[in-house]
Amino acid sequence: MEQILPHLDSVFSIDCVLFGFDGKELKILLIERNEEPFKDWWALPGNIVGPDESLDQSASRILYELTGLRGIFMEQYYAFGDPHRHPQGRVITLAYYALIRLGGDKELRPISTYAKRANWLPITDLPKLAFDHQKIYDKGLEKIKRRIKHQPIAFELLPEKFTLTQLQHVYELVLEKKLDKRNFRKKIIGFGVLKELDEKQKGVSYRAATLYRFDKRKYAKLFGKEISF
Amino acid sequence: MEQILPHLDSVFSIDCVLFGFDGKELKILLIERNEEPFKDWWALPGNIVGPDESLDQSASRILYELTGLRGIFMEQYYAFGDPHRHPQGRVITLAYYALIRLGGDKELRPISTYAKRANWLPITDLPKLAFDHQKIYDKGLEKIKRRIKHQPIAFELLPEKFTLTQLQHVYELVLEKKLDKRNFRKKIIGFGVLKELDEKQKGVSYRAATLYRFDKRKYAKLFGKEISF
DNA sequence: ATATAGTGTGTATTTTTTACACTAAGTAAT
DNA sequence: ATTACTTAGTGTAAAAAATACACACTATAT
Repeated sequence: MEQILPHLDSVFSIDCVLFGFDGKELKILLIERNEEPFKDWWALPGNIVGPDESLDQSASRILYELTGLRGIFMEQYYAFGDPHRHPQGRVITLAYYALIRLGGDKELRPISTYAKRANWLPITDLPKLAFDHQKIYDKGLEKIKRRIKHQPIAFELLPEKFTLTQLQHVYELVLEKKLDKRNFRKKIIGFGVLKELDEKQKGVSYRAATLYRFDKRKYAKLFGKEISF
Repeated sequence: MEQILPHLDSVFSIDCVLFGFDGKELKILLIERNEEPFKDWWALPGNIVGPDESLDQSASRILYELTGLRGIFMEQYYAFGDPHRHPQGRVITLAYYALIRLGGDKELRPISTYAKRANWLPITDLPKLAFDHQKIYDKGLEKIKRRIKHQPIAFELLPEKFTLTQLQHVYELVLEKKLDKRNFRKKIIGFGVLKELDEKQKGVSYRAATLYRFDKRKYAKLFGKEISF
């Protein structure tokens, strides 16, 4: 980082914390940088906002370029603009988080053109991050912890059909605490946004659980109203 | 707005919704624009972020230039970046809200150099706003409604010493609903962030109410924990 | 002294949250 | 077919929190 780098006069970028859930762990997608500064460091995926893109569009594009996915739930959560956060000049960045179901049908293989490689890494064991990305990540995790308590976003991390145990598992991972099974079910069913299906889980070597689907119409009614975990 | 205006290539600005409370009403500070575009329209105060300013610093500066106040509680809440939100070019703006006690000792006379005039206008009767400022304001109000429910920020709108009735009044105005006096007191005192003073309200033509002060130390402990109204 | 206007207080009821443990169902191995 | 194993699925009692509700007190103004 001692070498001479071009100076960026003033740039506006977006950085994304892509949370993925594979049924077991919460992971985020990180890229290994191929350029100075912070060459060989892991970093959050991000890019400069294009002249004709809205902010949400830009975030979606970054996600698409990296994962090939569209239509993913994303939300901006904080702008980071310390004058010295980027060694090459003034870069103000807006952070987004996304919630992604991993490993359903096809393996989600990140395609990255602008980095050495990209990997889904479990949040319990993250490497040191470039720039102020640790701070950005921390704030992102904090954000989804709050959000999941008050709005039904946990579904975004699950396949279309899921069991109540899987759903509970997501809550436990994000909130970092154990929940009581009976109370959890009482509460989540009480919200009335789940539709019980006539279908059972398959391929498990024990009693198969009932599958549920998330009911978008009821969800729309609930949205805005405060729920609480 | 049909005249030829200089084109802004790409600008990053901050706009502020300054909420003020004068003991009776919630108001916001608006400026009347003196320049195209939107000449003579009312707008939220805002400015371009300087090259060596952090975002918070920039917001504080805008507030200071307009009101002469420092040390006011401000928080960023949303970035607006529609490519066409500004007719002269790409202007991405980060919105802040601030909470200000009005009309205590001295009248708060806004000083505005870059506008025809500035005024505190009651939120119940706002004029049409320039650009997408109505949207920015709406989202700001929504934000403080949520915030006041979960974190003790209502104090920021009140003088240092205040009565419980005044505090309740703030909650009622922001949440736009009536609250029960006894239950309100039970709850707010239960949080343990208020210190009862040996002092009474003055200058009222009825039984004077006990004054309270906000206890910063206890507040610090509570902060982060979720409270709920 | 009287009228006025807001202060300050307690309890019973309902609702919500929490804590807690066993049987049922399906699979796998023998 | 029996058994062992693993997770699914269910109810109730106790505690805590939220709500609904009304009147006596006190300072001031006339």
